[in-house]
Amino acid sequence: MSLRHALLGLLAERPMSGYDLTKVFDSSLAYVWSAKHSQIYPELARLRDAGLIRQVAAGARGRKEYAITDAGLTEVRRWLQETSPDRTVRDESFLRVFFLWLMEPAKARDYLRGEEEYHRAKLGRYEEIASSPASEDPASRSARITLEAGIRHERTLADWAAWALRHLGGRGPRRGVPD
Amino acid sequence: MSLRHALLGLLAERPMSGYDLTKVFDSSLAYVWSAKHSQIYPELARLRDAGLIRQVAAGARGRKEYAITDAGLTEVRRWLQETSPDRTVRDESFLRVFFLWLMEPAKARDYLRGEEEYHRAKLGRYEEIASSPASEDPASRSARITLEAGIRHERTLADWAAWALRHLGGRGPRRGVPD
DNA sequence: AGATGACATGTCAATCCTGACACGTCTTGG
DNA sequence: CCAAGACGTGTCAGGATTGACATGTCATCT
Repeated sequence: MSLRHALLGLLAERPMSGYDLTKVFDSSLAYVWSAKHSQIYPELARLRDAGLIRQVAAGARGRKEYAITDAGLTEVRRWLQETSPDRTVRDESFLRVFFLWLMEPAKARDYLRGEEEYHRAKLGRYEEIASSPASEDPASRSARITLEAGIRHERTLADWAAWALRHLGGRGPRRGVPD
Repeated sequence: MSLRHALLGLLAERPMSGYDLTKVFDSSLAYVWSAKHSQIYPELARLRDAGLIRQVAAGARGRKEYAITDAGLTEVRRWLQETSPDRTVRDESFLRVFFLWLMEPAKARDYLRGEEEYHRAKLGRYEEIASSPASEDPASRSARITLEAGIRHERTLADWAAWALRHLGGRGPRRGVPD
């Protein structure tokens, strides 16, 4: 149940509304965890009922701002320090690579080219974020460390896609070309 | 609905039973996609009813071997060539890094050390697999390309964890140390 | 002969997650 | 003034996934 803890962790930084949280999942947290508002609002209600967060403000258009409680802070720290991460992987783009041999060679190359392009573009966006001025508060520093993982990840996969393309060869397998 | 296509893709290589498929998800496909037998058996029944696979043999202990049909092969190819991968990310270990600032500094360093160790160990296992003799059939070549992504991924994350540890510094943030 | 463990298939309740539906407000630009 | 778009919260049906339960077979070792 990581969504629960993701919400607690985000609210540990500052009070936010469900709408704010939805935008965080769509932007800075998109590389790490995703959730739609239809999942977030009910979960906020459950966290509120459990006393882990509480509503601290009401704004225009029915806006409800929530803050983490002491119990919530204790719970997110317990989760961080006493449980191990779930390592389950589900990556559809790799699944497709596993089945590359089922594709027509030209389509397979198209796919890998698309992968390189995708990761190269993402890398560019991440590098831009990393090069822009950032705060030095602890949360921002953690976000920067996470972003660094994203940058290295995207660079690695873009390079890998280029390697895979060379590995496949121009027209079926070819040998003698160094990696 | 990627499980459906994962099963079709695996059965495109050779006929297998639900038990065989479960083992594949637990071993060679674990880095790419995961599924339990409780999800696999019902999905095989649905694929059979849809005519995308058919039972080709019955073995001891109620074993049922399935093979892909022409319709199934058409469907998996259609999926590969006409649809785009779902890029949704949910990585709990990164989520925890995002919240590193909530941990006691010593615990945060423990976590990153654990991450480096985990990825380094996984890298070792993948490299061992990569160095052992492999077949040259198309499916094995695709698997090798996928494995290469895994190797580079694990190496990148192990190195990143080491970098993050240095970035945090021995006792709170420290500057002037090159990356 | 009996125990152990791999082999083998299945169901089911509960939870997670998505996409669609539903409703209403505030601000800004034409 | 009004349209568009952002702001804002919520529900619900259906599919995906898990973990527990359930059942039985076959080979191997002691």
